[in-house]
Amino acid sequence: MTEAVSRPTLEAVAARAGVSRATVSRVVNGGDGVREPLAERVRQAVEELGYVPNQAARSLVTKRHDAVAVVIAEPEARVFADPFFALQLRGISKELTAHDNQLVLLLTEGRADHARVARYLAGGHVDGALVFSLHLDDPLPGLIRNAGVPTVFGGRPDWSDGTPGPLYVDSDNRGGAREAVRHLVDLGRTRIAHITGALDQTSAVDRLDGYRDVMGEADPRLVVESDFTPGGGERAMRELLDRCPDVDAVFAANDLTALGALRVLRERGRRVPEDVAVIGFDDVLPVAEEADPPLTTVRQDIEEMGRLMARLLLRGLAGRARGAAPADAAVSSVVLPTTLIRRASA
Amino acid sequence: MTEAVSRPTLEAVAARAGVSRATVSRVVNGGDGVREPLAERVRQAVEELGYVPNQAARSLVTKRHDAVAVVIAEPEARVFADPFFALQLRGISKELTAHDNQLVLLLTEGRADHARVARYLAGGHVDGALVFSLHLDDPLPGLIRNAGVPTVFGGRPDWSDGTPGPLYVDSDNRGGAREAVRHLVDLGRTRIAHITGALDQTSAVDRLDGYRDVMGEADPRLVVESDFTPGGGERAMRELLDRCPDVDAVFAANDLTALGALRVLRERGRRVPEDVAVIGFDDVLPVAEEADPPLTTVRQDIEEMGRLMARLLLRGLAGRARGAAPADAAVSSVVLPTTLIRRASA
DNA sequence: CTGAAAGCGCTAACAG
DNA sequence: CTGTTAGCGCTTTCAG
Repeated sequence: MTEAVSRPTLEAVAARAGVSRATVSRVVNGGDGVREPLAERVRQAVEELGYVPNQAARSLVTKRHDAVAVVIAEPEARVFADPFFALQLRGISKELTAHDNQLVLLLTEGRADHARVARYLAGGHVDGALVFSLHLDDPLPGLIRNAGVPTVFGGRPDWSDGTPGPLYVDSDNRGGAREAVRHLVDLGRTRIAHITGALDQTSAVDRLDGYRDVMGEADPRLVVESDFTPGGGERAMRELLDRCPDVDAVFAANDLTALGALRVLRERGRRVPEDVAVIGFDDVLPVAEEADPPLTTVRQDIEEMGRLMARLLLRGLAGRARGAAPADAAVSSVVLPTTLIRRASA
Repeated sequence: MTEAVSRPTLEAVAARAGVSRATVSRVVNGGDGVREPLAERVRQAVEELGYVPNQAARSLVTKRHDAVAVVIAEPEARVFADPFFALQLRGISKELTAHDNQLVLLLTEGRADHARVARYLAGGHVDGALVFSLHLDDPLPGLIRNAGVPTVFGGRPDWSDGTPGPLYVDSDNRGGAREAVRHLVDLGRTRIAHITGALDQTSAVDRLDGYRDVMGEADPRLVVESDFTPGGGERAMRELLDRCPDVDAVFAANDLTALGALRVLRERGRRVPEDVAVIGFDDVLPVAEEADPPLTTVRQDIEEMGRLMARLLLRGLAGRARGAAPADAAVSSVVLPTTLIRRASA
């Protein structure tokens, strides 16, 4: 625990440079309107004194914080079971950093924390929020909307009431699912099953829709509901094999689910991909790559999603600062494309 | 992007309650020294107006921020390849939240970001920092020390110069490694190899030391250097099998490495654990659990590490606030115990 | 183009 | 116990 030293103030810099505080302030904030001989003197003084502006003082007058909250609601162990979260944060962090914004992380462990988060957001500590809304029935998005903070969601939120659509960034879950299933069809498979994700998340619903887009109503016994976990994948696969022993392909809602399915398939002596082809979703490493056999899967660019969320928010904030209409035409939700990654399992 | 509304100030609350700003301030900050009839009136006014203190204004005068920076240097893909990071953050977040502190996340992508982080820390935006120092030659810890911010490290930093030891929280890497290797010995194995982690990280060095503690100098060919990745594990395992075909056990520096080793073993037709027993380190899920066979491994309590780091820092800050000596006796580094988790691979 | 002056919202002596 | 009074360090009109 080192000793804290008091930092030099604007005043000190001004004194050293022989100018007024106002001039130093101008130079520090971009330096327009200060002529060259002076500006340079000021920069020098700043350098020599190691001056760093006091953000609190600045915020007090500007009412801006150059800080964005990232809210992650994660009752789900899932959020921590794959590196989603980390990649997303990395993308967000890069974009925020590039625009000199700080990232304030708000993790919630259930309802008890919701009030705290809402209060914090409403308290005007940050300029905006990036929110990951995992569940359809999650009250958090509503609370946040009430807090009146500019917000961008990660993953399409289920905003069932008639309010104007919130801003969000999502992967093309439906399109990706279609591509996966089509690939299985192209492989000549005819009994193609789907193990769904937790259907209280839009991503799971969208992937199921994508499956149905190409399979039509097919045999309903080929669809079994699960929960995005390896254990869930195992249970679902067992059920599937019991119900439809003739299944020859499985599109799993994510890689972890596929992992569980692979295990059951192996245990029941079905060869992959010869007897049953398997496709996952996410391309989470090292899971997909190290699976046996390595998993064919639908990749989404997680980091890019994070980056875009931040970009959208920042752009919106800038627009609003310039007095643009709240629903600025320059910002709108984004759906990112997915890519089918072919490995050995299908 | 909803509209921002200007929040009520202390002044407004004071007016409504018919008292002075000072009184409101007292009530809001714990309420000592305000008699009951008044205090209640103030609380009421706060409630009715939905008053939330302006943190910037408060910081400006108190010079405290109730915010802690978490610095994660991650040139390593590794940091994102396993959920370490997420669990650690969760532990930190829980502890910080319990003490009404905010978590400011600083991710770095290499040298270029170091200056930025140092500047931010030196700028006095946060009360302290939690730093994950991954590499022995990392200049970041030094920079941070210069910034003069109270800091706790995650993982024992390699502070080779003679400075008084920094505060840190770490797992008992050496003890855990010893336990793993002893287990292999107890299994009757005699040709026990070690695939190391990246030896520029103290955790890798400590695990190697633990291995040596029980194996003595053994056959040096049984130790092969690697890098904590599955690919590295594969290469190392191949080399090992070529050098010492009689190897009958492998202690891998982490689970990902073990995964690579398992793959090569399978490919070369060695049965696990019959021919070669394998132990990993970390117990990262789902990797360890879903491996084939499920991995026996040394578990460390990652989340607890995070929690402890935060606790140590906060305690130190509180101590210093009360005017305690910088190196308060109440805070000192902590090394957490590990547990051997037995599954099928050894 | 530059300086002087007026606060931003809050806490912390200091009186009363 | 409560109110008055100074600022914390910075930006921002407004004059010059």
